Amino acid sequence: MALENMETRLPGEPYNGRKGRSAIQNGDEVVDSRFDRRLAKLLHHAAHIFCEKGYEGASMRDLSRAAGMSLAGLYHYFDSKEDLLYLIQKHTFRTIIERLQERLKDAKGAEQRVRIFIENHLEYFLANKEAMKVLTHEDETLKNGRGAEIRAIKREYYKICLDLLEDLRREKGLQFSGRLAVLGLFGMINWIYTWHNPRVDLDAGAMADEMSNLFLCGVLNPGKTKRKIAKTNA
Amino acid sequence: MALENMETRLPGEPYNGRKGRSAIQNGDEVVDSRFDRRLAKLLHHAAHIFCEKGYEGASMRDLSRAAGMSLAGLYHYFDSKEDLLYLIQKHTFRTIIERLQERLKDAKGAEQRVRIFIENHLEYFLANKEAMKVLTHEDETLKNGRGAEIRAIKREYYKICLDLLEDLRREKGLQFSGRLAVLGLFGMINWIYTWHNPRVDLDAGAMADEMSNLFLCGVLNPGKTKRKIAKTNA
DNA sequence: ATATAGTTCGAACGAACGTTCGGTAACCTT
DNA sequence: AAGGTTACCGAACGTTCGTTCGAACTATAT
Repeated sequence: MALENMETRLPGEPYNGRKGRSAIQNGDEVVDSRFDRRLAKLLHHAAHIFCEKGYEGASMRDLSRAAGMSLAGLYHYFDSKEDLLYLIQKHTFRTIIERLQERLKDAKGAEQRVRIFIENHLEYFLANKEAMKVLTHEDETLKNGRGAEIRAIKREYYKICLDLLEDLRREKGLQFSGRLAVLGLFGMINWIYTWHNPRVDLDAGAMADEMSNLFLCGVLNPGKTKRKIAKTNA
Repeated sequence: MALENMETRLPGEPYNGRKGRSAIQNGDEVVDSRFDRRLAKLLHHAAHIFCEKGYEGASMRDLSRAAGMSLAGLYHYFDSKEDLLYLIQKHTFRTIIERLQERLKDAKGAEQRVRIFIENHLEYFLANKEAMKVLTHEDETLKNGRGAEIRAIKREYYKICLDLLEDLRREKGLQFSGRLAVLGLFGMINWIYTWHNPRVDLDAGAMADEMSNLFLCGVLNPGKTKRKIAKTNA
């Protein structure tokens, strides 16, 4: 509860606080430097390794092998292994929220908005399975400052979903526990990383439809959907 | 795919294949020896540690501290850290399936049987949160023989649930994907370990009711329940 | 060409890891 | 009381871990 471990990096500090000149303001446009592009690739490799072996089970030597870079060289791009996980989680979470808000802008009707939430989540989820697994599977790994920051983003995302569901409840005059509904829904869609197989399962759009119907109507009143045609594969 | 790593212990071998004399056949009754009782306590402590720090993050020294036993002494009761995880997962899984089959014996009606599945899972889940978190969170950790055995039990459990749901579908003439329904349901109820707080959330019975209604009826047609009165706490 | 900043590396550090070994104490049977 | 099995421990083994340090290489700007 009291001051446990001081962080060497301020929690608000962006990707490249210390070294390399990162995103340079160039006129009106933000341009990625060499440093940023290399870091992004490292984060991608790291997500792959963390996904495969878990954060604790993965070693920096595994990453150096996967990235084709020396062990010491890695530390030019981040402060520590913990920082690496933090960067992956933060970027992933921020991106999914950003895309969601973009899509929600021009959407009317509470049910439609809930469906958009689910579709956005699943689409990003299935397109970035490794990073999303790291985000959900390692969600208690980070401690102190970095952990608190990620947990705050998570609460923000939770709150967005809760508000959507309570709008739906109000609009249709329903009765259900918002908390239970949100967490039940999150369970359904976050659990997917444990079983989804692109060769046998549906694609993101179709899966979003099915999950939405299951969540909204249950199994006893299936498929009252007026949705686009979903392509089935394999 | 080929012979990767030979296991020192045969996969079928029970708890105490090598050392100590375990469960002695005594007349008609099976009696736990000192060895078995001590091992059970160690498994409990280990589940606590694995739950808290994750399998890879937890050290045998952590366990020896928690169990009040020397590091070397632990190895009198199991072969390795991996074996320890295997024993926890196997015992937890076997117990939950055993209880389920007991309860399903005298249950009629497909819907009622699905509700029993959910209630059994949640009840055991919330009464053994730590072991169940280890079971679900570390479900890809074990490799080779031990991993294959646990995965086989998992498939068995999956199959039971799938059959229940397909009975329901047949009985009520519904249309839904069995696979998606099972995995959606598992997602809902397994995800609970990430958020359930006994001080603010419902108890197992009430939660099972809510989850059953959510799964069966969705949020749009809530609570068509003819269930026993659920006690609400705090 | 020279200076400066940005990148990369080999080698090594101390700490922590899972496991083993030989021995000692406790227990049970006779 | 003796003998044999079971339970437990201190100390150490060899390995791997995350991280650091100083030097070397490369690109850019003057």
